[in-house]
Amino acid sequence: MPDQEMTAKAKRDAQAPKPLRADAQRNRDRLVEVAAQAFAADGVDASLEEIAKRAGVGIGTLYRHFPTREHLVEVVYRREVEGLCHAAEELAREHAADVALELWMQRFVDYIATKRGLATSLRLLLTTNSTLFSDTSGRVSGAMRSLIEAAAASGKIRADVDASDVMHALGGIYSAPNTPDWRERSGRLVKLLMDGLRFGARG
Amino acid sequence: MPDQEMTAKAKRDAQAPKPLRADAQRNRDRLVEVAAQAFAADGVDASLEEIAKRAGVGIGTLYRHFPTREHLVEVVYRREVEGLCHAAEELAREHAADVALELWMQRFVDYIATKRGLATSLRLLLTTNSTLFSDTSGRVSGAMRSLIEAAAASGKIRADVDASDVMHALGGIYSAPNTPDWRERSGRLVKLLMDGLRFGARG
DNA sequence: CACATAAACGGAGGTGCCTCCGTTTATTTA
DNA sequence: TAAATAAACGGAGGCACCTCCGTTTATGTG
Repeated sequence: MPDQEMTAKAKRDAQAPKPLRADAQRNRDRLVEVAAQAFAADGVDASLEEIAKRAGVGIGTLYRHFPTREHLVEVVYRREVEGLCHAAEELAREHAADVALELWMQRFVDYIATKRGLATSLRLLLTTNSTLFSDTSGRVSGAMRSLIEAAAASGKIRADVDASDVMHALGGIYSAPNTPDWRERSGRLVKLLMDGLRFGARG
Repeated sequence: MPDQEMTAKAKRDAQAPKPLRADAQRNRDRLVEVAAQAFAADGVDASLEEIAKRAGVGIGTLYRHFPTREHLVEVVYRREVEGLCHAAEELAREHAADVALELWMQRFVDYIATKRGLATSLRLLLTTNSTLFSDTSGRVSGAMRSLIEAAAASGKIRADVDASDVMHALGGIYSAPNTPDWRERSGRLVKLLMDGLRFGARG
């Protein structure tokens, strides 16, 4: 067995378990996409068969990729977090620092909504997969931190607050039960908070 | 409406929600009994339809009494705890204090085994029903405490230990994974512990 | 390009879940 | 004891889960 070949294979095995076949990758992505919509619309108990059907694959394919419902939930949730963090970078690039922060916080509200929706299933995951929570909450608060620091540095918002203060202020969003007007209330909370942050800013 | 009647009904409503009809009570008891066996034998995922069948009732009856699997699990678990505590009293009555303690600890091993078996489902319950854990662990440690105090008072075991020391010593039982010889190991642990407790006793 | 083959697909089928409602029965009242 | 009725029963039916395996397909090789 040639050395080069051996090394390449060994490296693959070590970290990236599988270079998925093209069609498999397509189907997998499709499934996650559809599942995200389904969970958002119908809650975590959305029918897996329905998800498979809407993704245009057989139920067997779904189960091969995600052996349990929780696996699928986890992937969807991580994707949500990924999207949220990515949005932070994008908004920062395309808007003034304070606007970026505000838009991002609005999106954060959506994220919380998802999180609430998935909560029951996540609770199970959290007992099993204890890195999930620390991973994601670290990433999210990191994203927020950089938006706030940028906004403060640019003088668009006051400089005497820090990310954890703002996170704390957003805490109110968690606590509100699922009233139908929850989204609007949260939107107003974000605006209010932004007013406070802008008040007395340098620029 | 006569006063007496009113009072009787009010009292009932206040604490004992339902004086179950005789047949209903019988069926309910039967179900719990069978479920306990089934969970012990097949784990928490035992088929509910099978349980209903073995209890000689329709599946509808099972669901009327226990709207979710977790309800049933909880009742079975509480019954387990009840049995364990009751055994403590009985053993104390029928054996010398040190023997009672030893026999009870052997039975405690069985209880832990059940608890492990039900663990997955219990975890869900514990997030919902937060009194469950405090209720039961209080009752169990109370039972142990009285056995130990009685044994110490009678001079059958040394007096310089207390219940929480022993509980701590038994902690090892929790940690062992589900190896096939877990039961024997735990049995030996109990014996060993008893030897230690008897050593240097007064009587 | 044709072939080999490992990888992925998909859905039939068997099982369990749970609701719904017509039937049966324990208990109360006269 | 007989009739009235509230309570409980039970299982058919419909839906979702998940496994298993015969079929299809992407990809590497000559």
